[in-house]
Amino acid sequence: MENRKTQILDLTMKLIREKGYVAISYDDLAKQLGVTKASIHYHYEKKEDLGVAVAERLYYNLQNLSAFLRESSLNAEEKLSHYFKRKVEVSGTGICPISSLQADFESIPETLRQKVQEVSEFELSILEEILREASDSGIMKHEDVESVALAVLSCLKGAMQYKRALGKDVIPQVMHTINRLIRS
Amino acid sequence: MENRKTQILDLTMKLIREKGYVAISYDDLAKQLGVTKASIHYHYEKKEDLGVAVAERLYYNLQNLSAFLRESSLNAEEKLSHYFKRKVEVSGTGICPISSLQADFESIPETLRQKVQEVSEFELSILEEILREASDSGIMKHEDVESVALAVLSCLKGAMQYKRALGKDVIPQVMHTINRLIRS
DNA sequence: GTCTATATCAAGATAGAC
DNA sequence: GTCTATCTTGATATAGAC
Repeated sequence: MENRKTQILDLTMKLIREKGYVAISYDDLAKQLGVTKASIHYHYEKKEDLGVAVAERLYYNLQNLSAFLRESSLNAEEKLSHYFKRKVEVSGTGICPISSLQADFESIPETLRQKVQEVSEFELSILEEILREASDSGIMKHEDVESVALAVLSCLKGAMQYKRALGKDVIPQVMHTINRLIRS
Repeated sequence: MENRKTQILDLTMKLIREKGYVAISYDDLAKQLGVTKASIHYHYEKKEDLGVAVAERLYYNLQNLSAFLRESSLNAEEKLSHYFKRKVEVSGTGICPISSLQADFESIPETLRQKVQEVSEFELSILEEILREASDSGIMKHEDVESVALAVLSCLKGAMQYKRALGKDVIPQVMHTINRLIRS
């Protein structure tokens, strides 16, 4: 069943956002899906394979986002708000899946580390492209697009971790500050 | 030996910054310290106790920072740069210990979660106090001290995660952007 | 493709000798 | 306060039946 494989990946994505790669076990997955561990090993022989599949799915999702933005007729302002909306939605009740993997960076297999780096860079580059457009159209005053992209994404991801630890939805406040930053 | 207990805590602090709470094992600690697991269990019966001790140490360090700043004759500008310098130094080659625990939030024991929340709030409150002073002395234009503190710390912590995942020291860039944010 | 069963290993934890 | 030894549990992983 190709669907089961997708189901496993979906659940893993969710658990990455909630608990992190290291804390996930095949037993977790099996119980929550109502199958056996062996069945999951059939689809993803090693945990590392599952981790890599997660990273590849994240990359794929970013490709879709990138293509959507490029083909859209949205202006820079609208692209920015679409981008941020997506980032917040994707994390759901947990944290950003990419920063979850970043936080576990020293504890994940080397192949996965590579993928996490690539995904991190790609996500940044998409924001940089929007910011460049925003800069051209005068929405953004500052010229150092790379630094602003880095600061903005760091900020948003950090805020998601705070949201959970403080038990308080700090995202609106922080998004407001981010918007000020971009426009200053 | 009271010293051994401190040694264990020191090493755990380091490993929290590098690998995270979940990924740390008593075997890790024992091997790196050249003692047995049983010996570590003597000082910290359960892993949870060790985690709580880490959080309490973090809280204690923040109390020292807070007291130092309050008793110092530094101006707001100097306090800010002292505060940031400390945050960056403390993380060493890893990430911020507080955000490491935040990232593992769903996987840590309830008692530790409580402590992590308290430490997170305390760290924020120290920055808020400095920002209030900066606001009073006209260094900082914006009035929403709470939101700026949240955004700034989120940003700095997020950046440390990026630093490791990108294999690139993005801290100077991000600090520059943070400074712009505060002064805008 | 999923199951039962099992191997293997590491983890957290405890008992009791020194 | 540290050790050896052991327990228990949970984790990753594999073999082979259905």
